[in-house]
Amino acid sequence: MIDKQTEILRAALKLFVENGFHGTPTSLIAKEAGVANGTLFHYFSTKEELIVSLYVAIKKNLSACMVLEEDSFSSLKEQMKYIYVSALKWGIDNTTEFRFIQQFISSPYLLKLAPEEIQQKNTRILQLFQQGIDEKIIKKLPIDLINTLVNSHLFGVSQYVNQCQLAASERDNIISYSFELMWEMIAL
Amino acid sequence: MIDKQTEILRAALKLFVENGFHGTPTSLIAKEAGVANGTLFHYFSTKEELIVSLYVAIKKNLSACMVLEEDSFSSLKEQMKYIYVSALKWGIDNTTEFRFIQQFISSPYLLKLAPEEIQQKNTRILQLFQQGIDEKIIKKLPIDLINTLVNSHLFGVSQYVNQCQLAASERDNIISYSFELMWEMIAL
DNA sequence: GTCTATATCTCGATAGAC
DNA sequence: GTCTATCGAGATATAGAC
Repeated sequence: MIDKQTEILRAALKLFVENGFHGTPTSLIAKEAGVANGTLFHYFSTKEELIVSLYVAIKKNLSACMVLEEDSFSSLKEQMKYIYVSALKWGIDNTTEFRFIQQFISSPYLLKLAPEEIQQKNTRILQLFQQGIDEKIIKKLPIDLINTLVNSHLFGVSQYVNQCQLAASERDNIISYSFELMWEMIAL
Repeated sequence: MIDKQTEILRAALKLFVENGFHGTPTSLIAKEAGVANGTLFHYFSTKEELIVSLYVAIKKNLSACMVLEEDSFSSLKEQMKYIYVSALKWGIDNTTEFRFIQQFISSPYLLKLAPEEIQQKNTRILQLFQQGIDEKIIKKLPIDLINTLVNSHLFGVSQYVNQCQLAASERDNIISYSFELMWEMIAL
């Protein structure tokens, strides 16, 4: 065990996804993490703080995977595909984290986050949408709508792929093809 | 008050969406419903049964809105649009129910449902997808994938419209237009 | 069927030794 | 920082009168 705090977060993630926030007492989290009950409250002053911290940590992790290399000379579509595929692969390779996010954002804990935390940090993708509209590549729609549609799309595909347990090659096919489906939806 | 059982369900829906399953004690539900604590447990033997019953009731309600009149001579696309629009309007006019469904299916309570309950009753829409594929109107993809994509799409649009608080005419525009977006995605 | 009253239990959080 | 021990609050569910 490298770090008890990390270990607590790991245990909490696993148990919350299995049993929900309600169904997971802090005592069980401590046990699963291999630490004492009191130790948990040394790192997180309340259960709620633990839940919210976990969300922030996971979201940070996801954002890190969606960074585009600067000075990229590829086309707008290729840039978007890169980000899309990164996000999708993350959702597929991190099923538990993915399910946690889903659970969290559908719960009232979402409102405990500072509004600035909720708002999309990753404005790079929003910039790309705007650029696409300006260059008449993407349909002229409200940016927020496009963003919502693309996010839902990603959610749907992740869910489908996670359910199906496909082989790696088949999986990559779907990922790639699903981008084209999404693209046909938003492209002019 | 017509029916205490209905009143309990109504109160539970409101409070669960506001405070989550965890944050809503049965005592509060009883109070909000205007009945005694014991009465709640007369109708629902456990809190969990109440939660699951509420989901089933709401799902039934939604399904009822998605029925297509028989003997419809309209085209496949028009039939699908009718169902799509009905579902979307339901999600927009019943924000609370919509949020409850979202919360429920992201929670571990989903697993408490009998598998047959989870599975899509409304196979009419699945039949339409299959028919569309056979007639080479819709892309040849796994039915489950199409279904997942359309569902996510509906979710996304509902969420967007609910957030934006649009005027009625604007709202209808988006509903109609979003169908076309979805159609471009799945149509050949 | 509906109520009041309450039993029983578990959980979140704290206190204090080490 | 980490542990053990425990308090007090509040939860679900029941018992029993009406």
